[in-house]
Amino acid sequence: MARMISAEAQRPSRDALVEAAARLFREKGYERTTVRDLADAVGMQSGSLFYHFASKGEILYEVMRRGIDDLTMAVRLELKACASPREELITMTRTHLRTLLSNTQASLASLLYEWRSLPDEQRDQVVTLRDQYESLCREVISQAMENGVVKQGDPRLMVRLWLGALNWTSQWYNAEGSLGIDELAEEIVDLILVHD
Amino acid sequence: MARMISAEAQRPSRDALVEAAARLFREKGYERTTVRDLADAVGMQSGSLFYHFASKGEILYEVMRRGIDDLTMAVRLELKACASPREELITMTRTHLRTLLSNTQASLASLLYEWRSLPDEQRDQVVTLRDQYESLCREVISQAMENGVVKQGDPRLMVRLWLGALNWTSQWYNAEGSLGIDELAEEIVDLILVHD
DNA sequence: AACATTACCAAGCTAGCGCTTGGTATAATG
DNA sequence: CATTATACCAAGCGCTAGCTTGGTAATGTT
Repeated sequence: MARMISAEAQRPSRDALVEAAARLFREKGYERTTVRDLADAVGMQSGSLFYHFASKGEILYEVMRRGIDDLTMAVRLELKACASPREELITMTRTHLRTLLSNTQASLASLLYEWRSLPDEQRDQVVTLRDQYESLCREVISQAMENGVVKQGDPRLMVRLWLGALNWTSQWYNAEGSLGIDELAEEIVDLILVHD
Repeated sequence: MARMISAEAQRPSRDALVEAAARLFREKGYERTTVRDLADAVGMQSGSLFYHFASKGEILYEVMRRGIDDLTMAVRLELKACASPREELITMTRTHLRTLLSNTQASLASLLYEWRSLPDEQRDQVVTLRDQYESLCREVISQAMENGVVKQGDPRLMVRLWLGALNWTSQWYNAEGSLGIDELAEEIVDLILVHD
């Protein structure tokens, strides 16, 4: 259930570490999470982390990289099953929210708020991946615009507003509340779509 | 030019410190900014900060508090001059973006991304202020909905999507680019408004 | 059996962090 | 003029952070 999509290498304890790191980073933030916290979470000594990673920053990098990777692949996969631009838009939104807000995949949250902690060199790589994801979303939105599902305008701007609205949910969405993620996705799309 | 709105107490070096802190926190993040960085920025010894503040966390609190305070007051002020719900919406958006993206007032950025670094007790206070601001925006949006300027729906959800889209601009907006802040505000409103 | 590799532990180093303390020049007050 | 308050400096303390190092049990590999 946890790792369904990406076929990561067969390094169990390394994988577990990255997943634990993603959770801790989301809860406490990267800087406030110590290597000892990380080690405790997987039942290791703090020094042993550095057998798997050269630095704490590389752990963050790996968390982020998997975050967008998983998201991009998930959205790509779901889009294939869509018949209309409108369905594509809903699917994209739902998948994005699911990945962002799910309890099992916590990687994306770091991606949103921990840029400044990422080593310069590796940041460029993550930026590239993020840009690719944005392009993917932009295409969906462009299609929707051409078909009159979304109001005409600059797709580059629209996709950023869209992603902003979606990403901000991580600040207020409460999984214990009555509103499920899929319902939320539908309400959001309903709010923005041109009347039908 | 700097402090126009709020009549803060007459403590010049303390004020300068808070403003420098806001800038540094936005650039480097709170945790990666050291008290020595802060002291350097205002030409002090690091220990001297603690004559003005009990802890580094209190500096963050003050930065955040002023951030929402200034924003709330600025929006309230500008709204008074508005004649229509549509104008209110544009004005609110423009003022929010100006405050968020301006070079002189950097306080808001911390407000978005440094919650977890804020001491519990003071976080509650900031949350209250933030909720008040959200209420203010919600009223504007509700009015706009009733007047058919914005699509009907749950204003509580709409305001969060709206704020998410606006706040996300801090991640991609480039002041050196060709798009000015006020133009951006108008484009955003145009994209979301119901056709007129 | 001999060796090599993997995946760790136990112990600890050091740089830098937030913060304290004692002192002092300057300005305000009685 | 004496006292008190303000706004700092100089020095440094204690701790914790990320990271290193030397060793070793378990698991291949030849």
